[in-house]
Amino acid sequence: MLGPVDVVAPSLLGCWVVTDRPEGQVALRLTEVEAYSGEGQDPASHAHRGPTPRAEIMFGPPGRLYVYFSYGVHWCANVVVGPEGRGSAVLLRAGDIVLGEEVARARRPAARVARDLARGPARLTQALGIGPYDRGLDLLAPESPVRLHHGSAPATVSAGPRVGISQATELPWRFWETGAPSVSVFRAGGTGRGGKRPGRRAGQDGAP
DNA sequence: GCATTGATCTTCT
DNA sequence: GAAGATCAATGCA
Repeated sequence: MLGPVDVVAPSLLGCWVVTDRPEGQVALRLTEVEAYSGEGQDPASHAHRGPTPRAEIMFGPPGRLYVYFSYGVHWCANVVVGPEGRGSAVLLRAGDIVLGEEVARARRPAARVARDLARGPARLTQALGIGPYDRGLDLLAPESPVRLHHGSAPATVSAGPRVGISQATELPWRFWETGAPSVSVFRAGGTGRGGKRPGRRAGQDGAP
């Protein structure tokens, strides 16, 4: 859990994220993550500007859960890594549901096949039932309702550019299990919609 | 299949 | 005021 974030991040692949809720237990095996450094060389990180009220969890002790609200609609989950004060974290991007699929399906009615249950950071968070009430939870504590467990490391790990950002896109800080179906939709930078989406900030001004 | 668009919070300019 | 670590519904081929 300690060390450079781009070294710790791929070591989380294959780990299990387990959530215990009244409606049931859900376990997920991580297949895709992204590293975000707080050390200043990473302008795409929320920690780049320092400990704002939103990102202050990132500067806390390692093993904590950083949850943030994205695009006014979605919640995304990160694991804080590195020592206190550094501000490095790993974004949980995708995984495979291994326990409690029925509970996850109930939370994600839009998912038509199992692969879609946790394909993408906001979907993963929703399938696990993680929300703002979980901010700052200790993922390493046995009594925590959201926990991180060691699992089987993937046979092969791939690395490539991060998705959905416009700065520091050259850093190969996205890591995924090679061949995992739950990450296939995220094509390595450039070929997909990631790189070429001009002026997508529409709406709003179209009032008659 | 693929491209477009709405939703609407946090932070910076 | 504008952009962002996004998703899902819609329209068209």
